[in-house]
Amino acid sequence: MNNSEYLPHIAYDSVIFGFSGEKLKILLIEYHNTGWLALPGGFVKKNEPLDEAVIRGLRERTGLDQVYLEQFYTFGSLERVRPEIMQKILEAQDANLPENHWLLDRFISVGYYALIDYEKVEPMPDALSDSINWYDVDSIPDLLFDHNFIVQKALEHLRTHLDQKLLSVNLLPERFTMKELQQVYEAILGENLNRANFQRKMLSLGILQRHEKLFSGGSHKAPYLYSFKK
Amino acid sequence: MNNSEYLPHIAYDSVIFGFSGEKLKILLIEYHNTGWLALPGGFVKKNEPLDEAVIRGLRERTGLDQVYLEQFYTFGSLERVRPEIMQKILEAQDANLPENHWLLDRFISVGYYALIDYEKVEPMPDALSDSINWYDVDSIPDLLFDHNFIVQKALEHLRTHLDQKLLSVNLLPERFTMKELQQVYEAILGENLNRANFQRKMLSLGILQRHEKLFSGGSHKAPYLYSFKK
DNA sequence: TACTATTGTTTCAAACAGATACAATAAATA
DNA sequence: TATTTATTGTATCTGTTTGAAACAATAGTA
Repeated sequence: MNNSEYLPHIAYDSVIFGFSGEKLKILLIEYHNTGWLALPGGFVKKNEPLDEAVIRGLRERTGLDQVYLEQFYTFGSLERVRPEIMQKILEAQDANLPENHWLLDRFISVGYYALIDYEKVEPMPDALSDSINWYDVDSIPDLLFDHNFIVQKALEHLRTHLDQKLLSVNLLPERFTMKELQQVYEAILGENLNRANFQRKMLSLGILQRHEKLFSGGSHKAPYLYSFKK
Repeated sequence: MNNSEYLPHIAYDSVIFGFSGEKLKILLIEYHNTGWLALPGGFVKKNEPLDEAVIRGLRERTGLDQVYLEQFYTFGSLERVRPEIMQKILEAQDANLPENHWLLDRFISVGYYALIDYEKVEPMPDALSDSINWYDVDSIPDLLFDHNFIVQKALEHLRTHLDQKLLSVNLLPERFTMKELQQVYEAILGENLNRANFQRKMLSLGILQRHEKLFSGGSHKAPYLYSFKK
């Protein structure tokens, strides 16, 4: 990580959503030797499109390439500037990182969220962080800087755009049952939905392709599998 | 305008909407001696919140202080980097500006839109521009850089958030008729609305305060004046 | 007093949404 | 094989919202 390689004062933070089958989760990193949690983020190379930088960071952390990405807000307040915290993070690093005082500068950060298939991912920590793990969105711990606020903004955006954009596509495998689809909606919205009405609404949208039934072995009627029409 | 005073590589562009009583309009500036049109924009001081910078720019250009401002997207592609155009703009300037090659750098720009009362404003050009004028949103000429795209994105955002946020407040005088309110909606949405249904919907929201009638002299029933409840 | 243009309200039907009930069915069990 | 259970798919009933049109009120003009 070299000062001259990146645009100064500009960063991005990614809220990476995944669906465990039951709960909506996000990825958080933990900085070396501090126990401090934060959103995975990164910087933009001088000759790199902003979107590209975020995709690159996502690929490095998740190995995924084709993910749904949405920019939702840019954070530029002065309260988010906390050089003393960044200083401590750098101090807690091993010595193998160059002394980057440019990290102590003020940064304006562009917020993105990604929706990925939880199952397909083996999250990987980066040079600055010990670990990267999934956390339930309904019990996010205290995060560094303004990252709790950023998560909240991402969730709001996701919720209000849930219907318009068929975002659930990206959180489920290719084929899924109506129940699984409903669980995605419930996890994102944070509320329970009426099963019959949900099914009626989804079918009336005309976006679902019905496939064969899924026999799970349970002693009850087998659900159909669906996919999103291409 | 001094290099060291501002954050490098970071700019903002403002789409300033006004309502003429009939049409939705935006403010565009024309650069000295070029005839080139662009959105009014600016830069962020090193110790200034991003929002504050935009408010400052708006105050300088419109004299208005309390305006509705909304951040809608951040533009960070490489296509928007056009140093040769910026070079020509600077060349067309009078010599009283210092040679700012920092303006030729790549900029990531945060898009904001403002909603202001068209009547209350006497737009003022800045140091770089000859003039600043209103243009109908449904016939925006070719603009510099990616500014046509930025306007389009602003309009989309405005349209999709029109209902949720009572944005029309900011485009009308304190008191207005139901017809004027409907005209704001129609100008923003770009479509005609049914009068009776519009009135029913607005009244049912419970956000309007009804005042005295407005006698305009026309030979017909006089409309009530309304204001938004505080 | 009739006429005109515009505004406020009502009405009717169609579409939609919430809640519940009913029907179908895959497997376990008696 | 018949019965039971859990779950899924669909239908029904109700109340609400929405679109289109009609009706009623009224400020000025002829």
